[in-house]
Amino acid sequence: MAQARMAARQRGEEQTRARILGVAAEWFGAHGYAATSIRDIAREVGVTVGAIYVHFPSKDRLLVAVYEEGVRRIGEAVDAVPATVPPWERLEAAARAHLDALFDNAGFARVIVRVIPTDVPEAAKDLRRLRHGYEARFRRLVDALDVAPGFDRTLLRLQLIGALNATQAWYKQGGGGADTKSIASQFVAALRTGAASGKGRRG
Amino acid sequence: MAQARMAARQRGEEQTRARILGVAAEWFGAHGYAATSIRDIAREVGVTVGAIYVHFPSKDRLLVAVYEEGVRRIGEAVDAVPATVPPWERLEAAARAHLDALFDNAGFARVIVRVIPTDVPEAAKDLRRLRHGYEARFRRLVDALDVAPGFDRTLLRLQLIGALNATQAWYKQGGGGADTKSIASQFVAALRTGAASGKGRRG
DNA sequence: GGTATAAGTGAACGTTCGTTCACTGCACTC
DNA sequence: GAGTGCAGTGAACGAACGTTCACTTATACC
Repeated sequence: MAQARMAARQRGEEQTRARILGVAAEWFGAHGYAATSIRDIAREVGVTVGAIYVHFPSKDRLLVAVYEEGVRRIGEAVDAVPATVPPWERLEAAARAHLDALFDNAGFARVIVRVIPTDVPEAAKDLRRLRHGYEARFRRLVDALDVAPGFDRTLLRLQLIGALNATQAWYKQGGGGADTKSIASQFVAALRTGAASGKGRRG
Repeated sequence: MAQARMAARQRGEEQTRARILGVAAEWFGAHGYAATSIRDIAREVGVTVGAIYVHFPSKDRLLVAVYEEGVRRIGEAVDAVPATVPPWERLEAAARAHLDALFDNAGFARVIVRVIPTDVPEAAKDLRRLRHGYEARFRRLVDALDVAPGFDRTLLRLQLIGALNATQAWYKQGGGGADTKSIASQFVAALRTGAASGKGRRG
């Protein structure tokens, strides 16, 4: 009985903390770090500003917590791709998982793309470390590819991740445009075999 | 004589206005719109905050003016590519011009990548119009390409621009890494003929 | 020389920012 | 049932924000 109440209470606590984290992710991802105030978050969660500081010591630590959760989620999605799939197909599946994480309604992944580490000097070191941990997954995926001589794998990786992250600026969910599957498919196909027709293949 | 003084005075005026514009471009591009204050700009220009408002009616109008100048500069750089060059080579040259504009010391072009129109509702309409005007150049460049059936030209354009703009997050000038020429070259080459070696070209 | 014009000053305005803190309410222990 | 511990409150803190305005200064015009 005592344990049950304790558990219920802890659940309640965690719910508030999780809700703060979720709202913070939405706002940091949609409007950026500087443009989001602690009061914006508190208002949307339905608590007072003081309640935020019960769970997080400062605004920048809240950001780090959001970043951490974002990296965890998007990393989980990319890791779910079976290792048995051939390299280029695996990269395509990872690209699609990355896109889907970027556009799920939670918005945790968006923060990683939107908030640049140097924007928040007090948290820059942590943010860089978290980013690096995630990008290592794509590094491994790209290392497994058969790449023609003359192509730099690092540039190839940055080209793909850059294009994927930039979708955030124009992609509209549910609109008449392409879905994440076809975007990932074409992006990887272009990098793999090229988009030029026979005439344009040699310059 | 009167005309000479008039000219000198106007030159002085324009110098202050131009300096405000330049510093604003640096700060908006490096730290974002919300994280840059009018006082930051005034301090670096060496004038008081009131002086800013002599030349620009509000912070968001200052942003629009910076955006306008940024679009003008990067557009000029891309337009300088000779029309006689074959389509894929022209795209590569434009990509390099885009990168160079992004990394010149002025930082006007950086603002266009960094500040998303929706971030500043009062200026969103103007910013979108200016962006659209610039992107139309790349649309024309991509329309001129020989593209294999099954590839969406719009996605192809967004993939290239996205990857180019994302370089801002990692590219370090003068470092040991690739220069803008080789980045543009590989990005376009990958999209044109693919990066896969013989083994990986068919899935 | 007197007057108009416009750049730039410096101080102030009301608001919002991140953060703090004494306090309340409630679930738990002994 | 007194005492402990912690989530959450509500008001306040000083600082910084965008913006305004009466004013000074310097030049151009008559």
